[in-house]
Amino acid sequence: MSIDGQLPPKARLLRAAAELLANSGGSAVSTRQITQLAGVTAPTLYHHFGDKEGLFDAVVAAGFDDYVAGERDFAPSGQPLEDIRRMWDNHVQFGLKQPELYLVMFGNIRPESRPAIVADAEALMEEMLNKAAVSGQLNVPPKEAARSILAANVGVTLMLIAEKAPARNLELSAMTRDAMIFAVSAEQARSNESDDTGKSSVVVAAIALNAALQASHSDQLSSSELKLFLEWLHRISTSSNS
Amino acid sequence: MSIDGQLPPKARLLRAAAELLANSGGSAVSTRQITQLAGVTAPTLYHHFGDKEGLFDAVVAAGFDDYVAGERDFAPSGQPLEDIRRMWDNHVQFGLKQPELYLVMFGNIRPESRPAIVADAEALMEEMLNKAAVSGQLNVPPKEAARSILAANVGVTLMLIAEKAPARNLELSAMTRDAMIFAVSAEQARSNESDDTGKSSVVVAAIALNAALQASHSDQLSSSELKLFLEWLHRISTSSNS
DNA sequence: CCAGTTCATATAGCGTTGCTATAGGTGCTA
DNA sequence: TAGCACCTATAGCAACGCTATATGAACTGG
Repeated sequence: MSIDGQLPPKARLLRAAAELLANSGGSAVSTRQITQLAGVTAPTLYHHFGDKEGLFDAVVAAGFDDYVAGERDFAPSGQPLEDIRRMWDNHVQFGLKQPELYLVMFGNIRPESRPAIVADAEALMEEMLNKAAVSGQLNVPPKEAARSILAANVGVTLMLIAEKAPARNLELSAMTRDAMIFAVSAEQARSNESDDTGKSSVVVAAIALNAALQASHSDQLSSSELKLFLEWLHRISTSSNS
Repeated sequence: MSIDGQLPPKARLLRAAAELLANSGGSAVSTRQITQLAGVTAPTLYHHFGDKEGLFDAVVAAGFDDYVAGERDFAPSGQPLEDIRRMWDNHVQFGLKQPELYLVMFGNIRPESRPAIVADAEALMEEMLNKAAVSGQLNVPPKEAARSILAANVGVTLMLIAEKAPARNLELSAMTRDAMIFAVSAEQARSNESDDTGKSSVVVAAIALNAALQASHSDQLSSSELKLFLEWLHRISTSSNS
């Protein structure tokens, strides 16, 4: 059995690796399996991809395109926080639909080495959170919010993948998701406003202004002024609130 | 160099494996390295531990004792939710102090196979949450709460481990922790009365920030900084630019 | 139309991995 | 002292990631 379309060997290697990975059930996939299924010998693999990790990176890159497509393909609802919610669900669905690929993407953790894909996913979420920040719905700087939400999102997805399929309880995901979104949303700040000096609304406004200024370069301030202004904004918006 | 105490070979293997693992920096540790450092040959390892995974399980079991000790050793504060908070922090600290061991314990995820240690950690947290539930401080069944919190806890810890040590920001942990604990606590004073216009622009945000800053003086900026800051805010907020 | 160059694939094999079939030594009990 | 578990060592297998080297194919300049 081999993948003998008229595709070039490089594409056959990619396809073979993806297929074997998807059916590996979590156990390792050897280069010999891949090259045999692709109908190719070892040096071809290393010629095109450098090493095994390079090949898997390429598979992951293709998988990430699917991931991004899923994260973007729904129409923005006009309610950024609702979009974040769907982003979370889409992330979990992606992980459960292709667990092995997901594990290569997000489960292959090593100390002090951050996979590029995590940064990409984080940027994607930060981008979405920026919209929420601009409309004053965020309690926390988008960057920190994105990191925090993504960390919880990955944690939940990994936990679900580790469970046996019939026992996977998506309530775990929904509950954690809502907890995280509520925590970064400005709703919470409002509910706490009674016993507060009102500083939290300062923070929310500062975060919104910060996001908006960076999105559309204002010509009201010179570049040097803007730089200093943004630095102060950052100090305000990262100050503790609550 | 070898571990040549008068310890029996089994203990020497355990010690050698733990030491090599701790210094591996995330890369794989071979049985040959371990047996050589222990001053023993291969069959000895397999006689005592069955296979490599068995040896690592034994190392993990020892590490888990440390983990449990850390999770239990603080006196119960009488405020169960506060204890959960410290449990979370202790979990993160454990992960950051021994990243490689932590990765073997919690980062070695495979589809449909739940490591026993995760169940143990979950039981530990559920036990603590039970106390909160008894005193009516819980919004959610302890079991679900434990799963959810642990998932987020692991997610955050993995994310922090993946970062370069100097860049690790524990705010990420604190924020996620509080979000999760608040979400399962009964103290939620929900106010779903947010009817935001969602139309905030730079100008609107600047006006809001301006007003808020004057109402309650922020201590993030010096008075001279604040004066200039407010002047710039005025320039922005009086512009007709969106 | 051919020589030269570059790209792509194959043959064969190196060093390392986890693991084991087999045998030998050691100490206890009968 | 004989027998018997228990423990450890010698030697080596199959599979792994990877590569030095060689061969073929396709394009390019003269």
